[in-house]
Amino acid sequence: MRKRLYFCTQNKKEQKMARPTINDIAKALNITPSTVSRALAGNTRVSAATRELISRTAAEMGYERNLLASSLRKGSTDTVGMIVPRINRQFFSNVISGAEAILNPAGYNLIICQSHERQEDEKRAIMTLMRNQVAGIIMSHSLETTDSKSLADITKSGLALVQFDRAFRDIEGASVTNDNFTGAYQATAHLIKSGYKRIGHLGGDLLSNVYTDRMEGYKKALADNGIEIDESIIFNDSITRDKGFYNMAKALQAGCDALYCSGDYAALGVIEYARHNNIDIPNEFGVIGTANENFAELLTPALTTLEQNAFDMGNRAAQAFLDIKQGKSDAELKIEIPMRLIVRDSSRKG
Amino acid sequence: MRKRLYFCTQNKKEQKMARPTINDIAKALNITPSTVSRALAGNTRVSAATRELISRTAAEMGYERNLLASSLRKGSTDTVGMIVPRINRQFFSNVISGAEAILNPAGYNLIICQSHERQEDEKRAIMTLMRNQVAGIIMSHSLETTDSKSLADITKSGLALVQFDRAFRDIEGASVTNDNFTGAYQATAHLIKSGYKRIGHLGGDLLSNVYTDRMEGYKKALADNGIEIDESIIFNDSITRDKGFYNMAKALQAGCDALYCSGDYAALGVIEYARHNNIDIPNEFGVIGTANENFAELLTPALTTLEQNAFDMGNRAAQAFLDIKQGKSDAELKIEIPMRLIVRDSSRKG
DNA sequence: TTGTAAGCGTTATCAT
DNA sequence: ATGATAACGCTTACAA
Repeated sequence: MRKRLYFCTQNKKEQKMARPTINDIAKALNITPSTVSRALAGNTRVSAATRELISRTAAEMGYERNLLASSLRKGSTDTVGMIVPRINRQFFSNVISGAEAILNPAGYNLIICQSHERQEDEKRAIMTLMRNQVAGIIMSHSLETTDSKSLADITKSGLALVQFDRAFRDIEGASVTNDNFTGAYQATAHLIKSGYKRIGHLGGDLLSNVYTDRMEGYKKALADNGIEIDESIIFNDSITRDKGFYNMAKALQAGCDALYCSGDYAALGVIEYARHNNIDIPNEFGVIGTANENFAELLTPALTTLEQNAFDMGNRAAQAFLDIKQGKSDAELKIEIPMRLIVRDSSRKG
Repeated sequence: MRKRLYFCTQNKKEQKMARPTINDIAKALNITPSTVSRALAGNTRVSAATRELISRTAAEMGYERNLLASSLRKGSTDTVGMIVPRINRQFFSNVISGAEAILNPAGYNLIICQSHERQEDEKRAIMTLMRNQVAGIIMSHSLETTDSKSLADITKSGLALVQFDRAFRDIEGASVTNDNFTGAYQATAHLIKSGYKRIGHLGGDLLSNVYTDRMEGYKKALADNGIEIDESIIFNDSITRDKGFYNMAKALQAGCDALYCSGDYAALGVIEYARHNNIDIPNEFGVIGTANENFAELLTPALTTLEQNAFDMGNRAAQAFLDIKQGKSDAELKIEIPMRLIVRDSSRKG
């Protein structure tokens, strides 16, 4: 009593009261902490009356359960870690939103880390998450990450792992990817049908499943239409705006009249090069991107592109995590989402 | 010994060993947990030899400190909570990156929540973060949040609070905002100098400091140039693309020949309306946005806009958090960042 | 229905 | 320089 009084008459700085614990509630009501704990957990083995009393007092005292203590004791947290290359890309931030939309209602919350496309940062992120005892990790690996070793450590230590978009195939655990092969196939086939004759490809780093699959889809579409594959008009580079601009010049030199690009930023570079050189898109030259970034429809001409299903992918990745927790086997959890071709002006030949 | 052997010869499912603790390390080396703890903490009062031995053994055993236990004991975490309305807006995700760039090197990591512009979600996020015992909260409140009550709870419970962009002025703690008043002033003055005669304003919700300040800046620029303020051409609405389109029609009816918009999406709507109605921007009509979204420079015509300093704002918000931890007084931590007008085609009159 | 007591993995305060 | 011990706030057998 004395102590409490003292405590409440401190000067302004100390007036911020320490957070009340279940012990404080117990003392205030002359019961034991265990009863309080049970009541607050909604346990049935507490009389309705005391349960009501306890939760009222808890609210009055401004009690908030200390998740640190709770999780330590229970040996598990309700936190899921998410690692993305960059948070400021539409695609990744929408995947995050999609995952959150499933996980929050399920009682989990998300801690998000960026790898900045660097393996070093990615490793650090994994360690951080593991130290924070997350219940699982949902991630898309950095482009710098070429071996799956650090990902293997995750499952080895018993954590649920869900890979999305970029996924190592030799890793146990769930994965949710786009059907990049079929998407690229459709895009390329569309260019062929539109009447373009010499169709090149701006691809990304071939160490990633995403870009190899798209290149394969591109090649298959050509092959199925009896067009010979010409490696000299396949440009595997980073798919930035600058590189798009740069490689468009080379594609023109090589006689291309269309490009399927593995990213909208590269396609943007292509369009800008064409604009600077008075090349008419789509009449003289056709271009298709990938991702449906928010600017794609705003360009002149509007960019034909492949929808990357970001929000849906987040949904499914989160659901896969929940499924793992339910004990579903990994084998059932290799998910592929179809991509949708959004036809706009940049590929509509005269 | 027997137990351990048993443990290591389980079948595949159970082979995932429980994480080693400092007790395991201590047992393995025949020393006490306290020494291990001290050594791993880099405490000097452990002989260099044992310290070396311990850290090697820890690495070998794959030890990772349990942050739950550590934080519980220490009474504080190295986690900072961040609440943003939406993660998939360039502005907010760049603020997050900016904050991360300061906090990670300082040994903190971030847990990010979205309010989806809803007060309900925001309250839940605050509770979640407090339950997770974060060291502080960096946030920009939702548009739905009109009273500062739940924010006051944060500081009241002793947590460091940094508001950014949207900030209640009556709240103790730090804040980092743009100088919206001066920014809007500059934008409007630029339109006047460019020769536009009847300049309207598409503003946002006046319950937010951001939009009131911009409107005031707009008004002051008119007043300083001897132009009468006409409330009938000030449209305070949500600053979406659709509303921009819609209000552009009204602005034209009211005889406007230019608009300063409190957001790039609204300005986009304006441009689209003009395009549909064959109105020549910038010759017949001038438009300026706010935020410098990534599409702004890509539009035709390219959009003049105000740079919102997202990354820098994140940097400063994080630094303000660290300053609070260092005991700096709140009074020094009310920061305003100047906005820069980026002049592009949409405001360059013939 | 409620109380007792042990323990989750650390760290801090004593000793030695 | 190292060890013994208590405590952080919570949950959960087990007992009553």
